[in-house]
Amino acid sequence: MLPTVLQFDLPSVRRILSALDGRQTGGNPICHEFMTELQLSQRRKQVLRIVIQEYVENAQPVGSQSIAQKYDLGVSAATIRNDLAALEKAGLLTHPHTSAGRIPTDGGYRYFVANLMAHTDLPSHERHMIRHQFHQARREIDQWLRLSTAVLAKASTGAALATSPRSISSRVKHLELIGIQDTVVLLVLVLATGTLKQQLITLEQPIFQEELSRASNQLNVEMSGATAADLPEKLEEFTGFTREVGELVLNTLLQSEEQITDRVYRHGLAQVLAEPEFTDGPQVSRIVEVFEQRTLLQEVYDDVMELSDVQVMIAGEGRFGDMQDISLVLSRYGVPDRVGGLLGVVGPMRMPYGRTVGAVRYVATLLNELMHQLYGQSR
Amino acid sequence: MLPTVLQFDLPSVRRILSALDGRQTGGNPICHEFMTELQLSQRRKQVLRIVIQEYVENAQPVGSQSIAQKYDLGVSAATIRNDLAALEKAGLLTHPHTSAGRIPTDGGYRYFVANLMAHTDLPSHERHMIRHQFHQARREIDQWLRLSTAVLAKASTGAALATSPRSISSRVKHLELIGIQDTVVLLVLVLATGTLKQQLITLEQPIFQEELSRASNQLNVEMSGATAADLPEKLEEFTGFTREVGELVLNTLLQSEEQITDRVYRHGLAQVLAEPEFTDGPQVSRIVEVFEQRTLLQEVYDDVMELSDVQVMIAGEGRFGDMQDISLVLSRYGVPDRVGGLLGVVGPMRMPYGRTVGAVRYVATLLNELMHQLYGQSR
DNA sequence: GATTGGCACTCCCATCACTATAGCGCTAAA
DNA sequence: TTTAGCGCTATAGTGATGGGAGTGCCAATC
Repeated sequence: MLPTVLQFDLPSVRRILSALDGRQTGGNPICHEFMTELQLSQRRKQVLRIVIQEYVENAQPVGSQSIAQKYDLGVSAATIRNDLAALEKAGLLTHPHTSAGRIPTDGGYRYFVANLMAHTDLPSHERHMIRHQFHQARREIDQWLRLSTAVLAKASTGAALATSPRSISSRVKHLELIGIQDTVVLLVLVLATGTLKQQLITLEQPIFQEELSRASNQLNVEMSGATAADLPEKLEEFTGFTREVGELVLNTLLQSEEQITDRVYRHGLAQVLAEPEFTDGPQVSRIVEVFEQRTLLQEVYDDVMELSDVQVMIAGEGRFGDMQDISLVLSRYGVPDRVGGLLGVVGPMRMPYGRTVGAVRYVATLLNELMHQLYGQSR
Repeated sequence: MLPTVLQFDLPSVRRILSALDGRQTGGNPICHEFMTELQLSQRRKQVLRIVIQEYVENAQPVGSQSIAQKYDLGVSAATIRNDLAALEKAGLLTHPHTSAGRIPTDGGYRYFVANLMAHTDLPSHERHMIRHQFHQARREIDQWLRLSTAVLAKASTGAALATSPRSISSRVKHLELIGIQDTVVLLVLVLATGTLKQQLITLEQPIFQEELSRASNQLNVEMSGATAADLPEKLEEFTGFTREVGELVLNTLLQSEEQITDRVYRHGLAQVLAEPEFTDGPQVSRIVEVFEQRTLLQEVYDDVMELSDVQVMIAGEGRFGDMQDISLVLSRYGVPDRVGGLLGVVGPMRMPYGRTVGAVRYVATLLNELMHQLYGQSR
C-alpha cells in the first residue's frame, strides 16, 4: 500500500459513503462531509482509530510511543511516527504544538465516523431498561419525549434535545368552541394525529354558549377530515362568526405545518459542561448557546428529516461558524409522512460517536415503534 | 453609636423586616433570613452599600482606599478601614485573604436587600417596550411565559425561569372523547380556567365514535362545573366505559392540582455563565443543575406562592447545600385562588438585586394584569 | 470617643530562569 | 519499508523575586 491521497470534495458531492472499507461501511450513519477514495493502509486506519479512541477517552494528545507500548501493532514507535505524520498530512490529525502528541481534526472524526466506526449498540440490559421505562410512562408524546432526552443524556456524554412532533399535512379531526369569559372564547382543535391546538379568541360582544355550540357543530360537520388545502374552498360557505373561526382554524393549521419546533425538550447540559473542553469561558457559552437556540435546530431540520438514519454533524460540518469543537448526533423520529420530529445529542467534537449513535438510534427506533402504535393509520 | 451586634435568629422567627432604616424598609422584598436590630451607623451602612455596589459591578474585592478616593464620605481611608473591619466582625463582609479588599458575605447581601436596597423600577422606556411585546403576543399563556423568561433574562444578568400556571381547585368546563385509532381514544378536558388536559385511553376492543359522543355528552351534562371534590359522588351514577372515563377525569383533575410544574420555561443560561464567577468547573455545573432541576423549584414553590411580593433567596438561605454563591429572585404570578405559577431569575450571589427585583416585579405584575383579563371571573 | 496618618506586614500575582519531559522530524542503516 | 538514533522544540512545573494593593495596629489629633 502506498501514499495516502485525500480527496475532499464536499461542495459538489455530499452524503456519499466511502466504499473503502467494505465491512464497516454498510449501515454507518452519514457524515455530511465525506471522503471517498482516501487510500489508507490497514495499519494507518488502525492507528487513526487508536488515536481517536484514546483521545476520546483521555482528552490528551496521544504520541507514537504510547501507542506502540499500549497496542501491539507489530511495529516500532518510529513507524507509527511515520504513520502519524502521514495522517497529519492527509488532514486527519494535528498536533497542538511541535512537540506534542496528535489529536484528531474534524476531518479525522468525519473519516472515522464514515469508515472506521464500529457499530456499537447499547448493551442489552440498558436497552431493556429503557424500553421498560418507556412502557411505564403514560401513553403520551410529551412524556415520551421527556423520557427520551433523559435517557439519551444518560446514555451519552452529551446533552440531549428533542423537538415536539410536527404533523405533516394535518387533518382536522374535531373542533370545539368553549366560552371562558363573556368575550373570550377558547378554540380547541384536535388534529387527526391526536395533536391538540388551542387558540383564544376575543370578541367584540358577548356570545352565548348555545351559539358557540351551534357554530362548532356546523364547523365540525363541514370541516372534519379537511386539510389545509381543502379548507379555503369550504370556507366559502360560512359567514360571520363561523367564517371567522374557520379562518382561524385554517391559520392554525398552516402555522402548525410551518413551525417546526413547537417545543424543544432538553436534558443533561450539566454533564456535558463537566467535560474538560468546557473549562474555559468562550467554549462554554458557545455550547450553551447552541443548546438553547432554536435557530440551529431549525436550520438543520430539513436535512435530518430527509434521511431515515442517524446523522452526525461534526463541528458544524463547516456550515456554522460558532460550532467549532461542537458536534451533533441527530435523528428523525415519528411516522413517515404523518408526524415526526427530531432528536439527538449535542456535545464536544471529542465524543464517543459509536456509543452516541447507538443510543440515538435506539431511542429513535423506540419512539417510532410507540408512535406507530398510536398514529399508524388514522381512521 | 456603638459596636454592632448581629442577631441571627432565623430558625425561630422568619420573614420579619428590619425596622431599622425606616425610609427604605417599607416595601422591600422579603429576605428569608432577616436581621433585626443590627445597629449600624449611617456611614457604615453607606460603606456597606458602596462595597456591595462596587463588587456587584466589578467582581473585584474593594479596599478602603478606592472607596475613599471614589466616594466623598468626608472621612479618610483609615476610618473606612475601621468601618470595614466592623462590618466584617458583624458578618456582613469578608476578605478572601489577608491583604485583599472586602467582599460581601451572603449575610451582607441579605442585610442589603432587606434594609439598604433602593427601589429600582425598570426605566420607563423599557417598561413600555415590554408591555408592547406582551400585547403583540397572541393571547396565550404559553406565549406570555415564553416572552416573560426572554424579557427577564434580558433585563437581568441572570437566567430566567417560569413554571406553567397551576389551577387551584380546577373545575371541569367541558370534555370530549375523540377516537384516534380503533382502540385508542383521546380524552380532552377543558378546565374552567381554559387549561387543556389531554389523556390517551387504550381500549380492549374497538369503540365507535357514536358511542364516544354519547358517553361524552352524558359526562358533560353531569360533570361540567364539578370540582375534584364533587366528582366521586357523581361517579356513582355511571357504569362501564363512562365510569372509567369519569375516573380518569378525576385522576387528571387531582393530578393537575398536585403537580406544580407541568412545564418549566427557561431562558438565558448562556449569559449568566459569562459572569466571572463561572469561569471554573464546579461552579458552572452547580448553577446549571439548579437551573435544570425541577426539584429546587418545587421545594421553594410553597414559600413563594404564599407571599405576593418578590422573594429573594440568597445562597439558598442556608437551606440548600448546593446553592453556595447562587441566588434566586422569585415571584408568584397569576390570579389568586384561581391560577398561578412562579417566575424569576437565578444568578450568582453577586447580583444587582435592585434591578433584578424590579424586573421580576414588573413582569409579574404585567402577567397578573393579562391573566386577570382572561381568567378574572369564570362564567 | 471618633478620626487620622504612618508604618510594618501579608499575601497575591506576574515574571523570569531553569529543568525535566514527551514527542517530533530527520537521517542513515538494515 | 522499517528501524534506531540523535537533535530539536514546546510545554509543564518549580522556585526565586519584586511590585502592589490592602490590611491591622498604634499613637497622635480633633
